[in-house]
Amino acid sequence: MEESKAEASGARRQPAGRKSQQRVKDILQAGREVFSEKGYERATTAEIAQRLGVSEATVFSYFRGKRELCARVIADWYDEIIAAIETGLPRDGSARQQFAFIVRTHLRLMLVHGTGMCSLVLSEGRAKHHELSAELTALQRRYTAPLMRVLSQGQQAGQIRADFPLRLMRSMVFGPMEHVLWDATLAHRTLDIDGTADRLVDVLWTALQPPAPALDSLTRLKEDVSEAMRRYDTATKKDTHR
Amino acid sequence: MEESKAEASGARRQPAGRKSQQRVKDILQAGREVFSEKGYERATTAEIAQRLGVSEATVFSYFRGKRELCARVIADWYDEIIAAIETGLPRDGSARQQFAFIVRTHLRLMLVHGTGMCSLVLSEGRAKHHELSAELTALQRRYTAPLMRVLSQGQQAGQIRADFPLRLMRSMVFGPMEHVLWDATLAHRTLDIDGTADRLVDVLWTALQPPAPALDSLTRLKEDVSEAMRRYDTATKKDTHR
Amino acid sequence: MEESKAEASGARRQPAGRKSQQRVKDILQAGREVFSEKGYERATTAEIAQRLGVSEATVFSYFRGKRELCARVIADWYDEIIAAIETGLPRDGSARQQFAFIVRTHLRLMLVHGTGMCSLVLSEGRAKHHELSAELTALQRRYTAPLMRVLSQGQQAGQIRADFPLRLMRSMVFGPMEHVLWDATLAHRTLDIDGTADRLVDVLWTALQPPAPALDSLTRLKEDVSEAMRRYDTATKKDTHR
Amino acid sequence: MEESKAEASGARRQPAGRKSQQRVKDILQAGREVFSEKGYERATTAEIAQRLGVSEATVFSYFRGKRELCARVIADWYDEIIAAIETGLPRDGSARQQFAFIVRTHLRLMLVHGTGMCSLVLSEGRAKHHELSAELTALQRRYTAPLMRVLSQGQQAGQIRADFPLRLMRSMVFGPMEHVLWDATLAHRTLDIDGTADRLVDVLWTALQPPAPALDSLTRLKEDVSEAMRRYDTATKKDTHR
DNA sequence: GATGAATGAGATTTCATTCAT
DNA sequence: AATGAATGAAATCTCATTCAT
Repeated sequence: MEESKAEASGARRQPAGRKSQQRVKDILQAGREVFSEKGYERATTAEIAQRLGVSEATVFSYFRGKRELCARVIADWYDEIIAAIETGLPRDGSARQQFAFIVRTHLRLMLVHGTGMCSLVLSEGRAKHHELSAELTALQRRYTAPLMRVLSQGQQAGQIRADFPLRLMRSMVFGPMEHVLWDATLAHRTLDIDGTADRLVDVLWTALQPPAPALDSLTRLKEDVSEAMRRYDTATKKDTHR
Repeated sequence: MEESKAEASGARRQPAGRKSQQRVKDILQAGREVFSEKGYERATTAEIAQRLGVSEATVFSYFRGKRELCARVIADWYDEIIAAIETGLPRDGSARQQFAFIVRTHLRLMLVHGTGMCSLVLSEGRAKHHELSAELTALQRRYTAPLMRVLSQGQQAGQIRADFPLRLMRSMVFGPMEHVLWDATLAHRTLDIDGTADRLVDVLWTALQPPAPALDSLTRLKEDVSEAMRRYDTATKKDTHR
Repeated sequence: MEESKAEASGARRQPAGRKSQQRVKDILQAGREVFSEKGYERATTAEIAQRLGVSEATVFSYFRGKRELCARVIADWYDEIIAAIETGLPRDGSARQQFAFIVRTHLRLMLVHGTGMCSLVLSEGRAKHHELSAELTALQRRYTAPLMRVLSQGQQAGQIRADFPLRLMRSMVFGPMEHVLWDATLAHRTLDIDGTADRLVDVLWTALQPPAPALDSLTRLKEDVSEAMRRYDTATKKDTHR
Repeated sequence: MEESKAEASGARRQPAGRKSQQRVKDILQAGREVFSEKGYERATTAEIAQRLGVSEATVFSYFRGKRELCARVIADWYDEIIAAIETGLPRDGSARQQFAFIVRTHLRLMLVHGTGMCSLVLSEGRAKHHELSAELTALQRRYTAPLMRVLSQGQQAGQIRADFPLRLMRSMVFGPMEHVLWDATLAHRTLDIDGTADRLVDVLWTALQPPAPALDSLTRLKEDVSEAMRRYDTATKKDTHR
């Protein structure tokens, strides 16, 4: 995945060698730092070069320009998150487990890279950078795809309310996460990621569920099930005693 | 309110006359437009002046610089929203009504001014503007105060779950709103404000309510069982197909 | 004429004032010098500014960029030559006189401004500068129009051979002039403009004439005419003696 | 001939091997293409190397720098034309035949290599390249030598007018050729080389011949008289119209 | 002998800001 | 009070050229 992108990039000189690939990585790393700290406009190629201890010209011989470097930085960040989600997603787990995994992973990865990347994506995504916006849109689709899938399947299984646009649900999920990160960054406070993730999952899952059915039919169900269990236990004990 | 800020601001020359006050307003208006359209960095003093049909120098005789002008623009925007909320809040209404009012008003005002102002605040708020950040923090506190009050009172009245940090609840409310706006802007689609507000209020209010304990755990039980059944069915089917 | 162009130019700030117009002229003058000495590529905005004793930024506030400045320089040069030709052309003179005027004037003006402008026009005209080439083509048409007119009329009057493409004739006229200038410049020798012009006109006019009619019919003509003259003289003398 | 130049050039490393000589040729070929397409300044060493599929560094190990490479490219071009002229010149033919050969051959060779080389020579020849200008001047002398010889011999044989500086005659010959090429290039039209050459030879040869004195003055006389008549007619007509 | 990699030295261009009038 | 004019400082980007491998 990394390699294919490296070739796709419009570096002035094709970075074939091993050393070259390392340079590309280094520059991307420095770029990610600077862009996410300063935002696209305030970031300067000079600073990116300086952090690496190379000349600006070096940066420009690996990337066509600031714009393209930033595009690659963003794309890589997306790729990482997408890969992490797609790799780790417990496909055999319950819908709730999958949902929880997505939320937790997002929150973690976003925090690892700071809110900088997040805001970078949002800010730069908004402007009309012709070359960029096409790619970004595609990435954003892949990026939210796992959540959308889980939500959609949940709807079909009746676990998630169907009287609600998916698009709005997505905002209900990503919105709070981003806001929580902003909040933490602005207030210079460290975030209890897992605790926050758990709470968010808890409350969001509840919110997304279909309106509760009547209490008594549930109670009846519970009683039926627990009676079934008890009978099963009884039977089992007998077996055990044998 | 306007006056107090005028004094606080570092206008170079005394904004005594009536005409002067109008100039200040005009510049702030033009500034708001340009800053929210372009963002802080991409906005230029030249364009702000040009939209007003005055010279750049004029802008600089009313404001110490671009930075300060932007600060005032942001502050005014906050003031307006805060005023709108505080004025219109149905203090005698139910907690849910107050909550609904806050959400709806926010969504409306944010959309009226475009997401530009919103993103401007977020982006510029993040950077370390020594002079600015103090003011901004204060504004943000006043800005979210009404919501915080409603939530807090709701908790005391038992209408809102108490096992949840207020700060997180705030993110649960503001986060989706901002995300919805971003989404609409990015996708170039017009937003059904009131419909969206209603749905958000509906689902958020439900989510923030204290769980009816019995109901909650029952629901959870039912869900677990039915998911178990489904998995069993799936497994069985696979076997059947063999 | 100068004024209309000044308005048409894309200066960043509209140069309304008198001082501004002078600056525009100054910059154009400096630009003409530098561009014609160094050619487009080797000329730098820094040098243009430096010769005027202003900062580079000043140049850029009167012209959108190097490209545009150069376009204006070229356009002005063309305008001057065109104006000089059109103003001074002896429209009531013989075809040969008009031809001579055009050649002499061109040679003079080209030399006054050095071959730099000439080569600038040729070199830069060749490349595909979208914005420029349209204008340049139009200018070049106006520039060669007087000569073409004279040649065309000469053909109709039978003074200039008609079995020869006009386009090629134009090359026959302008080609040697440019070459002579190159030659002089390269050899660092001062040119005897008027002598050269006379000689060129002489030989070119001969070359462009229709192939000579038979010698004897001309001789017969001469004899007829001279006899007519003689008769006239005789008659006149009689009158004089009265 | 090739070898003598190879030694004269400042190749960094000894171009001893056969392979090396091929490299030099390849680079010169690529250089000629790029320089003539783009001109000296806009040509880049990167592109020259790229067209050959070698690294820039390779180019620099065969030539001291861009400047020197360009000098060699120009020198080679001159050499080719000079050789073609000197080889093919019909020394036993008439003066007119020799003249025609020179014109035709020049036109052909110039067109073969595009006007690029031609303009390259002119543009770059003008600037003050200390190292280059000496060589170039010598080349230019050899380049025009055949024509000069023919003209000079023609003068002595009475076939070409002697009342005319040779230098100017040279401009009369080369000037139109270059102009015709420019014209064709600028107008993106393909040139009928042989037709144009024939016409040029025709008209130029006539022009360069010594005036048949009687014929010449007679022609002039006739012309003057007929023009006088025409003017009279015109004047009369005006009167008539009143 | 060839080259991958790096870079110094510019060039163009932008823009907030100042100041005399 | 308003502004025309000027500019310092910086940012992006280009390219010929060098050198270790």
